[in-house]
Amino acid sequence: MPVTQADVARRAGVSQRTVSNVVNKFPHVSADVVARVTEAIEALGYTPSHAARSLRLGRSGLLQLVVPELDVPYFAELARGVVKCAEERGFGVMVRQTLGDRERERDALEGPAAEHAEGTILSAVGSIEDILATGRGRSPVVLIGERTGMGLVDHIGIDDTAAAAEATRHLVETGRRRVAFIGADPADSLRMAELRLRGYEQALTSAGLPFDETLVVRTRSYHRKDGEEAMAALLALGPDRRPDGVFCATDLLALGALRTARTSGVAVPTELALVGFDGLEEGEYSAPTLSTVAPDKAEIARVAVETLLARIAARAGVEDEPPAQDLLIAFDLVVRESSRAV
Amino acid sequence: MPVTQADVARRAGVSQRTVSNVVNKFPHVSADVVARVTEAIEALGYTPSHAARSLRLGRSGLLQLVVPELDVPYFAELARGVVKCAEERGFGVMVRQTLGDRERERDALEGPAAEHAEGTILSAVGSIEDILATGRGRSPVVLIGERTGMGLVDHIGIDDTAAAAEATRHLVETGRRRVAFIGADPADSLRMAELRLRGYEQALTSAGLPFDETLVVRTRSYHRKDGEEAMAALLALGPDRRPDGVFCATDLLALGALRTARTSGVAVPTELALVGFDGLEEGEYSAPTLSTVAPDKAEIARVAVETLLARIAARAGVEDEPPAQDLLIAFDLVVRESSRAV
DNA sequence: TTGTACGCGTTATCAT
DNA sequence: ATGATAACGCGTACAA
Repeated sequence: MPVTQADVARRAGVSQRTVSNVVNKFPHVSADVVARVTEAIEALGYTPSHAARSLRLGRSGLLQLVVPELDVPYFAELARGVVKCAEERGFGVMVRQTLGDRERERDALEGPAAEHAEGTILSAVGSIEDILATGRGRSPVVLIGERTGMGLVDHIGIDDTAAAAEATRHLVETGRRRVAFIGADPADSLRMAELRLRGYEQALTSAGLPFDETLVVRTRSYHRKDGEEAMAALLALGPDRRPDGVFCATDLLALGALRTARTSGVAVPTELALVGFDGLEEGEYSAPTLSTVAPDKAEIARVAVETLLARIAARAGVEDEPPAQDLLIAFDLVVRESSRAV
Repeated sequence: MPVTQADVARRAGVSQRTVSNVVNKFPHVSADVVARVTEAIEALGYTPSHAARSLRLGRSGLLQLVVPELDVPYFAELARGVVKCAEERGFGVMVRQTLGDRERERDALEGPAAEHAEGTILSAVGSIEDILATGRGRSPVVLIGERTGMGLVDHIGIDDTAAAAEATRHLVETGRRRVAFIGADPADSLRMAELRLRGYEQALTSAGLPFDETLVVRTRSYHRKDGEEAMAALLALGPDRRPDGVFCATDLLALGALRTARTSGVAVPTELALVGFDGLEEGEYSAPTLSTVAPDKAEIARVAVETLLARIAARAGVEDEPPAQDLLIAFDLVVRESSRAV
């Protein structure tokens, strides 16, 4: 059923080797042979077999992108950038979704897919030290996000702690004195926003403000609903113990918090200032618009793809591999209505 | 470098055939042989070669998902569902992004990737009659969204016209008399929201209201910014010619329109009612919350994957293929604050 | 129950 | 410049 190079060769009256040469644009082929072969390809509707080519070449032309949830805007933007950048370089992208499940993360790195793809870009939620440790000889992995590569694998991210500190400092500088944090996570579970929590604490301390545990709300996840509930918990502290500013570890959390503020009749930013993290477009359209720490997501994606491709190339060559890198990408504190000075 | 079945066989003291049997869980293998082979696999770190297997089997285990933009929430949700469902059935998903470019759509369907994947789920923006027409013998395609398959390929979607009519009727029933439409598109370009515009028009006519061309704003695309600009254009019509209700072809357009209303001091829903389309979670959190036509997106994704898999199976078998189907999925009109009766 | 041998469609080496 | 031929790693018909 499928038409092969041999079929094309027969019709064009040449050998299969010549067809391969034409397909791969080998330089030394006479013009009329090219024409005959091209005609035969058209006529027969020949398409190269990706499987055969990968088997022969040992390269699949595929990268793997592993994220928790594709429909979380931050990951969606990341995916956009990765797919775009990979396509420009002639690579396809297999997307996998872990739904926050460590087992799925493991499978993505150790299962057959990891071998099928030439490399993996992973936005991990769980701790992965063990996985990476066993990963010797596997196809290369580039980490994106908060989890660092610990010298084992390349990592692309921003300085989460510095960014969180800057956001918190901004809240303090606009006159807030009781600044809360939403987004840390229950003790022994995923330590998602650990670095951001640390930055928050540092900024507070630098400003001579107390670090108040009651103002740190741990959430199971980073969705709008979690922010909504966390904010409700903060408001339940009562008028005098309530925060007058909140730094949220993600924009989605902040948008949820914003909703609770609205439904509770708490005015933003006059009674309560809010800053998120991620730089989502949604925050430009919320009411009030949302202040946020905006990482250069397109750049993160671009650098991740390039780093992965570089490592693939290095591994293909005989040269010994360069050591794993931690690359920091720029971010911006974007001040909007939700944290204007009062 | 890569370890093959032959390597494993040598170490386990069996033939390659036996290794293959163990890997594929062939029923009739003695227990101790299984143990020896398994041990050898572990020790050597053997991983099956996906390339060799696809070549041999003629199946890659990959589906292709083609969408305009991964970070548009509607497509992100679709991608989530497709990837989830495909994974459950043992298929990987290659994601491609057309960025609205017809050339890229064509390439996704006719390029090598189309052959690599066993089938394609396509959310097309351009007209694709020509592409589908030439697609005889290619791997199967399932269409998602507004563009129908015209009997050539399977199509999964909702009844866009009925849904748009229901949304418009709802606006009329809450007392709006000048109902506008945002989202049609410039004449000869993509006819993105054609069906939804038709439903809008039908509902107006049924209600005995005039179809006023000045209340139809055509947008280049379906993003927040387009909605923002379109709404500004509507408000510029002046106090007496302005609409008192707007049906937007997507939620993103509606959220943009909402922003313009807010910055222009137009009260929603009292002065202006708004209904979107897509059922995005973002609309549950906007201020005011957004009424919307919500298709069952998870179901669309699920049915799309199943339909594609069924067609792949049918094509593999000798049976002649069943005719292409148009499958309609349920939708819901979700009324929220933006269109409450005044 | 297991071993032998062949072919899937390509690319690449060796000749010519 | 092009033709014959050998791998690439795996699944399976056939044989034992």
